[in-house]
Amino acid sequence: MRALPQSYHTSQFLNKKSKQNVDFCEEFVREDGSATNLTGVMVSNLTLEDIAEQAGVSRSTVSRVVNDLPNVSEDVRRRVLDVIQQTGYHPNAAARTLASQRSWTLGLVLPQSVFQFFTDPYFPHLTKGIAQACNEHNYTLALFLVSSKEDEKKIFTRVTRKGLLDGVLVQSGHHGDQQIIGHLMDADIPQVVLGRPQHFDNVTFVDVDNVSGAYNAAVHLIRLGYRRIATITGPNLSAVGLDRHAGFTKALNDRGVRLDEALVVEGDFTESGGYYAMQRLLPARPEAVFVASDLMAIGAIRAVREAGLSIPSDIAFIGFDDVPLAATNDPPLTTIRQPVVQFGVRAVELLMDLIENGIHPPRHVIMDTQLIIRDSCGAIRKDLISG
Amino acid sequence: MRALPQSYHTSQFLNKKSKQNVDFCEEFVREDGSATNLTGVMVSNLTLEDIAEQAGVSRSTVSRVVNDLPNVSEDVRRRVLDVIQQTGYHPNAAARTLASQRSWTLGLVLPQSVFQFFTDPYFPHLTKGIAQACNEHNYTLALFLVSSKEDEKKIFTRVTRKGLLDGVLVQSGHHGDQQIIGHLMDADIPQVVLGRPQHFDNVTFVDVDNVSGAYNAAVHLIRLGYRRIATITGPNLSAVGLDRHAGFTKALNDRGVRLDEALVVEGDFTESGGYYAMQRLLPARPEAVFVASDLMAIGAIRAVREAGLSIPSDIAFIGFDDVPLAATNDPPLTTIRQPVVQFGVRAVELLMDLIENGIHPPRHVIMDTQLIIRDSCGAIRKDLISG
DNA sequence: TATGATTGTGGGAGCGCTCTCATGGTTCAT
DNA sequence: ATGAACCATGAGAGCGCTCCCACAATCATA
Repeated sequence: MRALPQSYHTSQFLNKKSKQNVDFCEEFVREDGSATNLTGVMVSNLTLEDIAEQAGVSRSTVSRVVNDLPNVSEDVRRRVLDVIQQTGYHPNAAARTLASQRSWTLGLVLPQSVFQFFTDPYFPHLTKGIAQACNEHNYTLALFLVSSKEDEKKIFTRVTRKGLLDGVLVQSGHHGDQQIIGHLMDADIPQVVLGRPQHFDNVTFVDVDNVSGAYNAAVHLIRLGYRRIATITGPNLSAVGLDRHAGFTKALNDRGVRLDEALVVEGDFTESGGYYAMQRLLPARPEAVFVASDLMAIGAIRAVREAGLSIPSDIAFIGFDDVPLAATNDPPLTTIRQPVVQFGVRAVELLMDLIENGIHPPRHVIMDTQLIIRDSCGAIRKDLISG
Repeated sequence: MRALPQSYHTSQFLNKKSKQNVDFCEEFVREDGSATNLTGVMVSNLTLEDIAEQAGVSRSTVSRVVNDLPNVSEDVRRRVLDVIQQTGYHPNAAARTLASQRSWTLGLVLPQSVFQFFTDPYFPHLTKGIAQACNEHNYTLALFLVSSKEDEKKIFTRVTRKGLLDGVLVQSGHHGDQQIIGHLMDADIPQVVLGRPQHFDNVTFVDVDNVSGAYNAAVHLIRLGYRRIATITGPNLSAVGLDRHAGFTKALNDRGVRLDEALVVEGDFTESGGYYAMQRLLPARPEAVFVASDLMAIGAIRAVREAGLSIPSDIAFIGFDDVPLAATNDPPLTTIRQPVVQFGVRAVELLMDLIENGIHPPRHVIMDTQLIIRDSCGAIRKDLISG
């Protein structure tokens, strides 16, 4: 067995710095410009000026080299670069931000209504896409997860503060959860909303075409011959929930399929939400269910199994999102794929454009979804029968 | 059906700002101090000085009010506060950071080896805990997801830059993925490592007791009477993987249970990794399997089901993490619970202490795990038999 | 050779705060 | 009455950059 470090046990706590300690730790500056400050933290206080002096040039020239600007002769550039290398100089981000009025930092705000289902694979996935896009363009990403009403206040003031963020991505959440958008407009901070916002149309947003996605899902079920088609919707307070519900309803209307009100149940985008919604749905004996998220679909399937029924032979399912779990679920889940990563990338690009080129009439970008046919809808069985 | 906004279709793209546009947008300053700059973005350029003037006091006094410092008379404080309210003044974060040498921002770095399984519910969960702790202490959280080697370089320079972060949380990743820790030490930036780092013992870290957690899991299986006990480990390149493997091995040794090498397979912490690992394990006919993560356990169970066997009667399972899915899995997963949120909170607290009180000998905090008994281990069945 | 454009370099004025120190007024024990 | 201590306030010097402008040196053009 691999040896563990000696200190491999809890609570090796040490002295908080005592008064005496502070008295003892006088400021002490070394020749190389580094210093030990009063708190005892070593700081390499190198500035542009220090580098300039050591390279025998001016501050301005060093700045040009650091920022890779033209009008610096090759040998000077090389000399400065050498000094920077040797000293391990890093330009100070705050000073740069203050002088240039650009922080190269974007904020991502997830409202309280999203906090609870942040563990839905959709969000980490989205975050990945956004983070990747930020890296590509040399932006830093600041994450604001609103976990409570108190958080919200703090976060609002932090986000609207000048000099911290160049722009903000706001996840559209529930109905009552969108003041942040207004706050940002008041503070004139560039923003892009992720998902259609409900109370603002004068703001740029990116969304997937939830209506047509749901529409296609429902049509798919109708084509497969199902007639008693149910849906577990997202929260009626959210735009996503409403749009997917709308698309579903429209498909049934367009195809002349009767929509029984008992076949519509509201979920909350959680696994257990899907489970309980399905339990309420079971007495109505649906043949097929369109569930507004994969995670809820997984919960719903659990409920069906518990009732001793099987999928898709007794009840067919189609989800929404195409999270990684959908493919490996038992049975593999037919679903509507969202271009999650592309979605994040597009949002970041729009935001960057807003930052660089200033205000323009708000843009609304809607991205397409894709029907992914797997086993849970019974398409394969039906194919065998009809083909 | 709910009416959709008129603009509800794809690609309403608008003019990139033309040359003409730029010429037209001359600088224009209003009386209230706000201005429309060349890029057309409205900026409320209010400064401390502006507020001071309007309130008839000095910059210093306004600063005291804003920062809630003592030595300001009540009526002056009120007057300043009024002006701030009316004007919607927000102090500039960059200026404050530059002057005070504190950014009130923490970084969270997830190395490349973690990027791929960032969608494992463990990480969003951890992120939530960290974000919450940051909010509580009025810190902003910057997220650095390393998605490629090129990203890594960019992120390293960004993270080690002074004036952006007061401190950094680094997720311990694979063996070859820990240079960032060294970089941060070189740059003298306070850091706390999440999980035991492999190449540094002079750094503060928080970890869960993976060894004893795995030990307890294995002991549980032994107590239930299983003897052919297999394990799907985490990557041998990671400390978590090694520690959980170590604890497992130790338990078997301590209890005199023979460990067949054919019963040890390396996984990669993904669902499909668990699936393939289990397929390799099946021919060795294990009675029970300890899987180093819940997500892998879910994959492994899928493989067992596909082979026509059932859980726990044919093969018993125990996972690690206790992600939300574990409880709702079919069958519900017996697992080792990590105090994820508490873990994040503790890490943030340690980091804050490091920032405020300066360097001290590194601390190593190890948190306890908890065995959560559900159905997949067969404990219930065994109880019926033996009880 | 005179003239202007172009390039490399340095100087200086901020960016909007914090923080130390000076100042004058008040309170209170001696 | 005297000075020590304590407040409330303001002035000023940075924090470490960027960016504009001045200037000299070089180059192309007439």
